Formats: sequence, C-alpha cells, structure tokens
Amino acid sequence: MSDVARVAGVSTATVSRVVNGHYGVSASTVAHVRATIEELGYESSLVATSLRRSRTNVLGLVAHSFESYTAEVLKGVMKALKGSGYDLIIYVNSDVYGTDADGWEQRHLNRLSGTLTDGCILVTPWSTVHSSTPVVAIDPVKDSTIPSVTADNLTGATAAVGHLIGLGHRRIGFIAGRSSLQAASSREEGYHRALARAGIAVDPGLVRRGDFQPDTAVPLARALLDSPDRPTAIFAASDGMALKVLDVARELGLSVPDDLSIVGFDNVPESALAQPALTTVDQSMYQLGYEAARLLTALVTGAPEGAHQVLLPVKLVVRGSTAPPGTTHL
Amino acid sequence: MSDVARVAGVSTATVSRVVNGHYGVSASTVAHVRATIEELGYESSLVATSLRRSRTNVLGLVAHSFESYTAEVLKGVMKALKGSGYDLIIYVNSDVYGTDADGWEQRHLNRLSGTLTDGCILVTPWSTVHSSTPVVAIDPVKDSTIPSVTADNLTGATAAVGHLIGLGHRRIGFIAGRSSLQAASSREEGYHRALARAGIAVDPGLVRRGDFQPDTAVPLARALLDSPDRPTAIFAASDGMALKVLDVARELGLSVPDDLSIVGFDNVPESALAQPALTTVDQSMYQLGYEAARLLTALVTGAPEGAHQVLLPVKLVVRGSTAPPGTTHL
DNA sequence: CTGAAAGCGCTTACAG
DNA sequence: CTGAAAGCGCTTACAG
Repeated sequence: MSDVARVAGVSTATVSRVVNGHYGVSASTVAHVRATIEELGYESSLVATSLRRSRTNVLGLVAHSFESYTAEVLKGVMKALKGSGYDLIIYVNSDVYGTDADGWEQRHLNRLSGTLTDGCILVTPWSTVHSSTPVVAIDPVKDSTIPSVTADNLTGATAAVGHLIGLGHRRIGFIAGRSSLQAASSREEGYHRALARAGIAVDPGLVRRGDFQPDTAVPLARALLDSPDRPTAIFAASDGMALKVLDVARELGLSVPDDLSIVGFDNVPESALAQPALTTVDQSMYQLGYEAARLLTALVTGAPEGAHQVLLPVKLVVRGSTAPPGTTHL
Repeated sequence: MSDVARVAGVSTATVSRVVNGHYGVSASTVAHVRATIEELGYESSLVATSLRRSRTNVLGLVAHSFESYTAEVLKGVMKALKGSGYDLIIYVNSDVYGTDADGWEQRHLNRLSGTLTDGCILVTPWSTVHSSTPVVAIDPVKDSTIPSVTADNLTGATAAVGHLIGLGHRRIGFIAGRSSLQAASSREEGYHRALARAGIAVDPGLVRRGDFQPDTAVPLARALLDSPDRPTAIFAASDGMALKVLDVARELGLSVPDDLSIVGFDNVPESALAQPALTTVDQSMYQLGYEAARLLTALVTGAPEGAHQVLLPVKLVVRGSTAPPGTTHL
C-alpha cells in the first residue's frame, strides 16, 4: 500500500479510502489511485486489514480432520455462502498437539476469531467453547447451548435398529460413538428405544464404545464377533466405523449379510460403494453444512441471539448389508 | 497478550518470549507466565503474529469452487500435512467478483501470501500468477512453468477413446474442458491421437467446447445428440460434464449404453453411483493433493527451486455406461 | 478533499 | 534475564 501511495503521490490514508470506496475523495484522485493500484497489481492484505478492522466478511470453519463427512458438510456450507458476500476460511490443524488434546478447537477459534473471522462453524467439537464472535456447532457437545444444527439422531437410530428387528434379528450389537457428542448419545438412546419397543432386553455385552474414529471400531468389532455367542447384526454409530466392521467380518470369514447384518449412520459416499453396499441412516451432511452457514450468517449480521437449535430430518437407506438372520445368499 | 502481561506483572515482550519458547527467560518467570496463560485461556492471534513474522507455519489452498474434485484433493493434502507441523488454511471465495473475473486467484493469493501463509496450493487456476512465496498448481494453466502436479491426461484420454473404438464406435463426440488449462488440451490431444491411431478422421462437428463447469455441457450435449447424425458415443473431458450428458441422453429418450456410450474423466465418487455407473479415467485427485502438498512443503522449507513438474499415472475404469454401439440391453 | 498520527496484537533488535 | 520502543500493513478519528 505504501508503494501505491508513493507512486500515486498521495498518502496511504487516501489509498485506503479509495480501496474501501469511502466518501470524501475527489473523483480525479480516485481515478488516479485506481489506475496506480491496477498498474501495481496491489491487493490489500487480509491480515493487516483484519487486524485493524472489526469486520472482515470472512467466516471460519474449524474441523479436526478432513474425511468424507467434512467434505460433504463443506459443500453445503459453500452452497449457502455463494453470493452471500462472505468468504470462507477453513482452518485444519496438522495435529501438532494432537487433535485429542483438550481444547484444541478453543485454540483454533481464538487464533481465528481474534480478528480474522466474523464468526465460525465448528464441526463435531470435542468440548464447549467461548468466543467473542458468533459460533455455530454442527453436532454439538452434549448439553451445549450454543447455536447448532444436528440431525434427528434419535429417530434415525431408532429406525435403524427397528429395521434390524423387523428383519428378525434379536441379538444386535452396538458400537457407540464418542460419548461427549450429543449425536452419539442420541444414537445410543435410539438403540435402547428400539429394543425396548420390541421387548428385547439390552445385553450390556453387546454394547461397545468407540469414538467415531473408524479405526477405534476394529478391536471392538473383533471382540463382538470373535465369540461363540456373537450377535447376528451390528449397528455402528457411524459409517466409518460400520465399514470397519465390514472389514473385520470379512477377516473373520463371516459373510455379510448372510452371517451378519450391518447398519451404519451418516450415509457418506463410500457407503454406497462398499461390497455389499451399506445400509445406513442418511443424515444429509450437505444440509447440515448449509443450515449451519445460514444460521451463522444470520447471527453475524445481527439476528436476534438466543436458542438457535436446528434439527434436520434423517432417512433410513436400506442396501445390501442387511438381511434376515441366517439367510443364505442366492 | 497485554492482559496476560498485566496479570503476570511482566512486559508483553516477555510473554511473547515464553509463548514462542525463546531462550533467555528465567525458569520461574516462564512457569509463572505459563500459568497465567493457562488461567486466562490465552492464545496468540494468528493475524497479529503473521503480520509481524515472516514465517507462520501455515499453508494456503485457494480453490474457486468446492465440488467433489476439490474435496478429494483436500483429503490428499491433509494426509500429507498430518504431523508435518504445517496447518492449512483454505480460502474459498464467495463469488463477489464472480469466479470468472480475471485474476481472482491472484487476488486471493495476494491476500493470503502477504503474510498469512508460507506458501499456497492453487487448484485448477484460471491464469498465471506471481507470488513472493512458493506456489504449487494442481492442473496448471497451459504453458505455465510454476511447480505443479498433473495427471497423465494425454495417456488417460487416449485410453478412454481407445476403449470406445475397441467397442466398435466410430462416431465419437467430444466435449472439451476449459481451454486455458493444460489438462484440457492434453485430453483433447488424447482424443485426436486415439482417433488417428484407428485411422478415423476427426469430424469437427462432433467436437464441442465446455469449460469443466458441469452445466456448460448441457446445451453442448443437446446439440450433439439432438441430430439425426448423432454420435454413438461421447467422451466428456470431466465426470461432471459426462454426468450431465447422461441427464441429457435420458431427457432425449436415449438409453445408455444401448443407444449411447459415455466416458468421463476424473472418477469422482458420484460417477460410481450414477445409473448406469460411469466409465471414466481415474486420476487420483487424492494423490494430486498429496503430491502437491509434499512439493509445497519441500519448496517452503527451502528445497532447490527449479522445474518441479510432477506427473501422476491414471487408470481407465470401465463401468456400465459403455458398450458396443447398438447393443440391446438384456 | 487530504494528510499526520495513533493503534490493532504481536515480535525483535536494542539497551540495560 | 527483562523492558521500552519500533514496526508489520492497514484504517480511522482528528486536524487542516
């Protein structure tokens, strides 16, 4: 900017006014400075601008990994932001502290919301956060009160397990997700509810706790399946984990869905590609992202604060990984 | 930071030294300041730090849209950066100027590389750019000399069209991509090469120019197919466009692959899900992202500059959208 | 209509 | 070992 000012023979203050289209600059000066800017290919520094200003028209998104789930969410966010005047900065950490380190999202949030962004979307956070700018969580932490958007996990999980029961399964294993998340406990509650409705008692030996990280499901699935009294079906609280169950089943020589039915949750693109394709609960991650972005822009532009908890419908998608127990495949 | 300094009773200079682990601070002061930082939940502002420092350990990625292609690339980038000590900032514009506006990537690059990032990855740029920090392009502009990673588009396109010829097709339509991209012209060259090898003359009426944006393919496909002398197969330079061709064919009452074979390029996840599934050339977008991130970190840490053009292999994936011409489906 | 100056939150020579 | 001061690139009252 000082270059532009020098070449144009004006002060940086004037250049700044021209760049920002402020009133009170003579037309001829504006034209001259514009030409100089063009000539020098100058572009204001996002960093310096955001340090000085309160408003940046940039929204942030903080995620702790970049799997299919996040990718789908992002597509929805971008759709909502298209033409909104807001740019998006996505900050993904490279695991220096380890994503498990407590409060990493708070750290990232502080780094961004100091001045860079006008507000942030948090994807499946690990803990509660506080911020001076608006924050919207996708799949918030349990008992959190911040604005959020979530799928109707309870209904979805109930339907998933209900589907298995409808097929004739009675011994249904469950691999739970990271317990700090509201979504995880809702899915677990759905599991209980569906069994209760069918008058089936919960066998604690059939319930294992993962944390949504696909790999955590491997030993759990092995423990569940490598027993004489194994379940005839497993409901995993996420597709990532369900796909790992599929791997373990194959490794143990079990045929899916003949020897074991598997249901996941999410409906990530990979689920449709699996062999057999995974029966799952479709929570439109695209929609989650879209709604989160809408909510955030509303909050940033000063919509009335308060309870903003959006709940989105889900849909059971039946594919090849489920069948009545003991079926022989044709 | 001034809060921390005040509470801890030291200067901000000392706090800064503690935060950055610099030598020359007494152990007791370090401990005390650390405790205060902890207590106040302080985190240094990315913006202020990057404005002052030359090095930020943050890499940037600039993309003009966020479709499946970009999502796959990102997964690869993240994989490469995991544990590298670099964080990633993705900057996506919200179309204020319109992404078509010339030089938008240069603008974004300036905004980021001013001080925020140590280097940037550019995904399918529209024009050449210059930057004070290293830049790696994924699918660079034609005749560009900046470090880049590209798939072997020529071989892939040749194989795709060769596959159609092998099935017995002679009238093969082609929908080209955005001509400014090296990838687009290589794919077109592959089309010519395969036809030449089979001794088939290129019919200019069968070649149409899109720009990789899926929607641009719709009128082109319609023009190609809504004619008595229509081709028996179409090769589209991207899956996004190929899937639109599929839509148009359906709309015109043509059955795929009976009345029309279709081949795409990319192998985005959606291609496997289409009905029928799309035959395409798999350029591992994940791998493109991975290699780009590796190359960029190498450049940022001061690896020898020079020609860094990575070429990645591709693979033809045959699915249901191609068959011999005039086949009747069983 | 325009410029000199302060300050956003940091880091880093320079003194002490 | 620690602090006062300058400065990164901007914006914005405050003067003129």
